[in-house]
Amino acid sequence: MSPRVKNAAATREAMLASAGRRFLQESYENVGLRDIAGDAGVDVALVSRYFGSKEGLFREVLRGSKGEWLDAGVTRETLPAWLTCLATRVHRQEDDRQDLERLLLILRSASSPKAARIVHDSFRENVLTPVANLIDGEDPEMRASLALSLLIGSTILRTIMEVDAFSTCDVAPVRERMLSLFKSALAQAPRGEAA
Amino acid sequence: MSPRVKNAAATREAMLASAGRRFLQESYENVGLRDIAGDAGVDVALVSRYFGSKEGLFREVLRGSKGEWLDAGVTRETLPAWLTCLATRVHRQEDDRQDLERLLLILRSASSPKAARIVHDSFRENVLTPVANLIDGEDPEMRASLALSLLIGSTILRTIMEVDAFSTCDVAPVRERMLSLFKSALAQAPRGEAA
DNA sequence: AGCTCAAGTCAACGGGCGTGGACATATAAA
DNA sequence: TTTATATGTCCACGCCCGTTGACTTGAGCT
Repeated sequence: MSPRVKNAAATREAMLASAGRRFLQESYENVGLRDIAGDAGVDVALVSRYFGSKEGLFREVLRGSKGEWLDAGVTRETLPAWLTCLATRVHRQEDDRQDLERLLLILRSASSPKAARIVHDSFRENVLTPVANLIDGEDPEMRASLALSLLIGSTILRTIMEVDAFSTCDVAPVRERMLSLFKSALAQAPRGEAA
Repeated sequence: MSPRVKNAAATREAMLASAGRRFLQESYENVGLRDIAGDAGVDVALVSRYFGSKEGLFREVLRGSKGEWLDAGVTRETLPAWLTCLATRVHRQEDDRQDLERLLLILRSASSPKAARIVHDSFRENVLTPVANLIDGEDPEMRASLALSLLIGSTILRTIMEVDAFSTCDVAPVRERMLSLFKSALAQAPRGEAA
């Protein structure tokens, strides 16, 4: 019945897009190739043809928005504010920015055996290392991990655990506390009181 | 072939135990009832018989170690140190204490649709609310969420993402920074400098 | 126009899953 | 010893999954 127009590149993009949307809302295991193909208006078999396997498709999705993290002119000084912005943003499926989507994509499938290696690598390469490279001083990876722990935790709490104790009260004080926490997490001195 | 001795209570406990072990290492979706039953040396069908369904079994596992969180004489004053201890403990599958196991159990299956509601409820009831009740002042749930974000994030980073930047350098400074972060996350004043 | 090959569809496979009903057996009562 | 019931096993069903190979059809070239 009415086979779609034949455009390999467009079809590939469509599948990549629908896959991204699906993987953003459910974990690797819980997304079926038939769902993805259905969203793209394409047959399932094309996944194997274009991406080799489900893992290949997932890997490609993660590589897709590569390098968009931290590239938007974030400096060592604006990093805490930027992290605070990410951690406290209200995200209704629509107005998400790429940065949050990327992180959520990674977190959603973090504990899926088949996707584990891909997720780990993508996290190190696209999230942890960029942040660690941005800050300087000693133990940059440790301080980056500290700050990212807070970001990851709050993201999980709000989106996955559906606990939004941050939205029930005023946003301003929450943002203030967050900012303070990120600053001291990233600071060099143990009890740093930056800015 | 050689049917096991008949002891309903013991069998139930055995299944509960092996289920707990499995769910601790893989997410809800990735653990099969046949694995659990196999570990317990029992047939799969007994899961349905004793727990009704896989969801029922999972729910029972989460209810199992109920109330062990925070009950070990943790007070408002010792809370930050306790959280620091949890967040920086080296956990080799063996020496895990119940508290960490419980949290990890929840986090592992956090993004499994079938287990979502169970996980959310268990988290609120057994983790968030106890902490919020322990601290006092205004917006206790918000401050508890802040601190738990850090704990959750660091736990995920270390166990699921397999990023242990905390272990590569000296433990002491990490613990010091953690303690400081937990304190100011739980403090009443935005820039609290407790103790 | 006719030809050709990429692009897309279709049907089926092998496998794992959770679940339920029919059957076997050890234990405890009579 | 016989009987009854809780306890455990076996088997198969139905479903969904990722993957594959054979087939069909569109687009582009000559």
